[in-house]
Amino acid sequence: MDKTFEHKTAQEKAREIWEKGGFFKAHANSGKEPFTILLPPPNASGKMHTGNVLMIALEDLLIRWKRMQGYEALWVPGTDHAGFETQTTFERELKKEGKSRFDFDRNTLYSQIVDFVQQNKHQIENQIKEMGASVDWSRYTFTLDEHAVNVVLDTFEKMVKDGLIYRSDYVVNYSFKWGTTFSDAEIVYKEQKSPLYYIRYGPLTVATVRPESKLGDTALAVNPNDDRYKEYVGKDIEFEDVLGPNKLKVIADPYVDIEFGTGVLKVTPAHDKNDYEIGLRHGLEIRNVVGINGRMTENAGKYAGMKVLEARKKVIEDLNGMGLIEKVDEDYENLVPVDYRSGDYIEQLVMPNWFVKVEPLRKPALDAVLEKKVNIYPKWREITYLRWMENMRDWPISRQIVWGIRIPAWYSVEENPDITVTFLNGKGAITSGKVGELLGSYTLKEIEDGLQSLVAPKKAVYVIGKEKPGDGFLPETDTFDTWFSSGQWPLVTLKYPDSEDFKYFYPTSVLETGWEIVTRWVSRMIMFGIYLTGQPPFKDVYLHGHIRAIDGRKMSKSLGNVINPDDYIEKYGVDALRMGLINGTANGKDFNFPHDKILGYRNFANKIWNMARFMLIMTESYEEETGEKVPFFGDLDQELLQAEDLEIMEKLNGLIGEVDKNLEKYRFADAGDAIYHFMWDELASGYIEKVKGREDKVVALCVLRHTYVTSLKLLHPFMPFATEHIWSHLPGLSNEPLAISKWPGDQVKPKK
RNA sequence: GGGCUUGUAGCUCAGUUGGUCAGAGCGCUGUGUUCACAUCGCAGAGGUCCCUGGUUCGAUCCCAGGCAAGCCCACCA
Repeated sequence: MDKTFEHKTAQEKAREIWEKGGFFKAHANSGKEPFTILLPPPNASGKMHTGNVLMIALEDLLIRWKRMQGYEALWVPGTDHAGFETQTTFERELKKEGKSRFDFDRNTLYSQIVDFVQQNKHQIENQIKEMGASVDWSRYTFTLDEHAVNVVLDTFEKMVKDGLIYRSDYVVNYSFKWGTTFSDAEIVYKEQKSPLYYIRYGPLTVATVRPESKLGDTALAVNPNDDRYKEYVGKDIEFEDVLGPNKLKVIADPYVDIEFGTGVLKVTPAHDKNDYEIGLRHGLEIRNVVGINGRMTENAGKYAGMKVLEARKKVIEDLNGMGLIEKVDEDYENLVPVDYRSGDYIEQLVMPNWFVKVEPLRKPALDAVLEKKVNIYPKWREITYLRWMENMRDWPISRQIVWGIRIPAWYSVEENPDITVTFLNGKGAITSGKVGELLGSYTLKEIEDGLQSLVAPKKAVYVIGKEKPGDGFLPETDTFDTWFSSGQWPLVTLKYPDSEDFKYFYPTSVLETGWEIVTRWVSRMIMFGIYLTGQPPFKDVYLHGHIRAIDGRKMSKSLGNVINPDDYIEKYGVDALRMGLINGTANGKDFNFPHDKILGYRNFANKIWNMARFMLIMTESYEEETGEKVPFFGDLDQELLQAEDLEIMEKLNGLIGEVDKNLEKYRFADAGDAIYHFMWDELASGYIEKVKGREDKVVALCVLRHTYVTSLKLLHPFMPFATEHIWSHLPGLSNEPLAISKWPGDQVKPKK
């Protein structure tokens, strides 16, 4: 053995041992008690970040521990198509070539992204391997694999039959630049100075930063407790407006802030989320004045066709001309929604979207946690889940992007002539309009072949099916929200409904993931799991903390403080990085990237390496001198043990119990720390020093080997490479690798 | 505005039912190269456990209030 530990060699050798043996392939018929973890799928075209490293370290720790305990341990790897993110990345690539997604029809664009992902997919897969993740690659799943897509489509079809799916108007965050909607999670608010206009509505005055949206007003609202306006509530007011005489009802709603502006709010349900809510409460008309092309609609009368900002300017001009602007507050600062990546302005628009009726799904998923069928660790995170589930609203599941699973709906052209289609015609020019009218100039096949997107009216008639129902149909072009498919990840990976895997491994044991997706992902998986199988998809949920940068701030490209795990792997090794991160995350709280700890565990790897060297050197020289073998602990006459031998044995037994107990409670750092201190302080600094002076060397060497090898096993799930590599140097133990050796603590009983 | 979390040695943090609980790693100071390891050993310095009250025989740990920090959700038109 070399004098110093080489992490690169260890990683190479250990991986070789594991890959050759195929030890991580699980069997659905072994008779062993199953223990299952599903890897939260990283973005297929992405790169490993520190969060992924922590996730893999923790899950590998759990799965290796359970495997050694005698469970049928299954860890399913996979990757996610990451709809919007991937499409955005791809479009950035297109832009470099001077192209955009509008240069292609939907199918062509889709297959190009398929190629793009295929080219980039290996990176993350290799990185997962490099991490030493003991996953079962034979069950590798990509969210767009055929069987995965089929599960999702079947679920959707069932939900349609069960009346859980409907189409409705919805205020979406729409980017004209990207031509798609954004989820709330993708929006940030930017502070900016916007002039606040005080506009007269007859006897009342309203303050707004968006005068053009007044064209879509369908009421005025005041707070029910506002004494100034009591007399108007419930009455119509008539006044001169930019489009001629106008009439609006005054309603009372507690949403209205008495203090803001004049205390009177103009309600524009089509272009503001809150106004939309008010509209629902009071049954107001939704008057759409901005179209998905970013221009004013016919409802805007003489402003129709203008871009939003143009229209705003013109409306202000006209209002001024009519003397309807009371004053302008130029110093007003407000928050405007922008795309969190590009910073582009987001418009709120009402569009027909697909929805999941959440109520029937929500309650059982809430109860599952309340009734402890699903346990969330750490406990204090549970409230996030409970509160979300208590207040969950219907879930819009359609996204206006190409990259994803297409909603399997088909529209008969004959029955729905009002469908708006956008397509590339035979000459490659973008053409848009109502399909009923376009069919005069184009064949349906032309439209279908060049189809980019389609907007069906809310009341459109549709057929659900994986295959096109026949001639005369156009496909829905919206895709599912990524969470709709990843929410079925446990069903998809285990091949629901009738595979051996599903029967054996469902429900899974523990879901390990970051806390930030409790609401988006965990909640959906529980809902789908119960809906389809009657059982939640996992028993425990462990939520790890976020890793912040070394400076204590969130990692972000703009701050330039992003940590690339590869640098640490290169310098200190995978084991040190894993152990450092595990030890940083004590109880699921966020933590700063623990640079010093990683260094410390690199040293630790070297320490245990040298302990092995010492042991081997001593044993060898003893055996050469005396010509007799040092016996294994089981063969040793226990009468020969000295006080210090009994003491170290007792401490070792204590350690085993402590490790199991802490891991059982997901207290990873406590377990790791205990092993670290036992090996370094008790074994290396304590016992080994005594061995050097022992008369009965054979007894001491025997005890040393036993305690060392046992603690090596305990350490293996934490630092798999170093321990496996050292193990391979220890003669006479067993021919099997450490990874599948027997755990020192309790073994699980076989499944009946 | 609603919620969660944190405030312990120079730094990053442990401290699991209130009584050797004042700790670890790194850093720092001094020191050591005889047969595992300088990615090491030995010795050492250091803290009003955020502040103020309360409960208790006793509180870093429980309660109330305050101060400070981070994050999540909602987003005053």
